[in-house]
Amino acid sequence: MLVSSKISVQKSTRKAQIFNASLELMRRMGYLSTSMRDIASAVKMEAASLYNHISGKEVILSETCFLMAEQLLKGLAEVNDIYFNPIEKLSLAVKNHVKVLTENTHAGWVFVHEWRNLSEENRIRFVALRDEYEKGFTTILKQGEDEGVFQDVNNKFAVLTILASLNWVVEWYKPQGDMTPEQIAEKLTEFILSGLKKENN
Amino acid sequence: MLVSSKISVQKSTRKAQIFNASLELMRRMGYLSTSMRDIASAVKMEAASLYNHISGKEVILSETCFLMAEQLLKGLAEVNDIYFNPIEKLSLAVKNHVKVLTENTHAGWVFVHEWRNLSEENRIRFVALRDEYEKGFTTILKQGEDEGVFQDVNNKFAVLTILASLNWVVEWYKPQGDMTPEQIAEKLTEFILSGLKKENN
DNA sequence: TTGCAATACTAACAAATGTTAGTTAGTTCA
DNA sequence: TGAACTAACTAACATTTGTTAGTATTGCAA
Repeated sequence: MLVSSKISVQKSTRKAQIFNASLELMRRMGYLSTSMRDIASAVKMEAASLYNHISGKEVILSETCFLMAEQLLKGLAEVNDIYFNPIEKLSLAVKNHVKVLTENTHAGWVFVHEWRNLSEENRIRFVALRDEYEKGFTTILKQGEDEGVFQDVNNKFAVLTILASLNWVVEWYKPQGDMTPEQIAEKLTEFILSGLKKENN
Repeated sequence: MLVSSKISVQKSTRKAQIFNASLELMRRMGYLSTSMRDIASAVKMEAASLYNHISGKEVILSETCFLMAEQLLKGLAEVNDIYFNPIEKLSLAVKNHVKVLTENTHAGWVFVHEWRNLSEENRIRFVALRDEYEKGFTTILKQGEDEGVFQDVNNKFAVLTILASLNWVVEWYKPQGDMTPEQIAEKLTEFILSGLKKENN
């Protein structure tokens, strides 16, 4: 296992209940449209009582975003440290990405969609992490190019396109669906590497 | 030209000014965080005066979303009607998609990101159009498979992944950037068809 | 010039929001 | 027992929000 999950393995503390309920609500209605009163009523308390457990609405968003970012970065770092073959690296990076996003589907969705609503300070920190993550992918592509395994593409363009397809997983992945995260990762890797044309192997 | 633009070729009526200012603000701050007072001050009037020109905040969002959807669908329909070769079809569908999204960058962004904030009634209508659009792409892929040009992939999966990469264009496209919409479309088509591996043609 | 339609304004509303203050009940533990 | 802590409550706050009502001004058509 590349990365350990903190969000999905929560003790059932009141704080954890609040987080879980919040993330579910935010996935359904969006961060801004989810009020503290909505959250409170989901965990059967008054809005004011939430402040005995969390310091404000934004920490739900920020803790989620930064935890996910941390997991993604950690996984990518491990991949970039350990394995040599660029194809293998890319494949493992994709697997890690899908794994992290699907481990807690609500958190994954909120992470992908709602980071824009972070306070300015947090947003700046977050974007820095995102840039770092993108750089990790760029490194893999560059290595692939240098070794003559990958086409000579516009790296920035390619990385963004790849990450776009990876992130879209949060849109339609269902734990009870007909594809496991591993299968999804495999299909995505295949798509990224070989595209649609049949002549390709 | 496959599709004519309505949003980008606006007469400078007061309503058009309001729409333009709104879309720019909404791209920067999001739909929900953009208040009528923000919009009003951007066009130098009072919030209440906006109602002489538009019936409410949501019409800005809904008109934008449905206009974009209409343009996308129209372009796709033309492609599916006229051309025969699936590869050519896909390539033209991609080109149309990128074209529509980049013609008015703010509208494109709002369309991709904010449709979730439509009223329930509009959201249902919108999702129906989106499903129809996805079906158009599925048809192309299926044809490619039947003719032995495309790999035998999970079509639903492939279409969603493809559209994800196409939509991500709104994230980073800049009219003054170093790639034209046509070049972007070309690169995307290449990526979708052939992937990253070098052995592919 | 008169009159009307278009467009702007001021004022205000009712609702919703995140959060704070102050209080109370229950539990833990010395 | 009693002190300290935890976690719930009620009440209220200051803002912000989209929108409406009513009124003034403007500019064009008759």
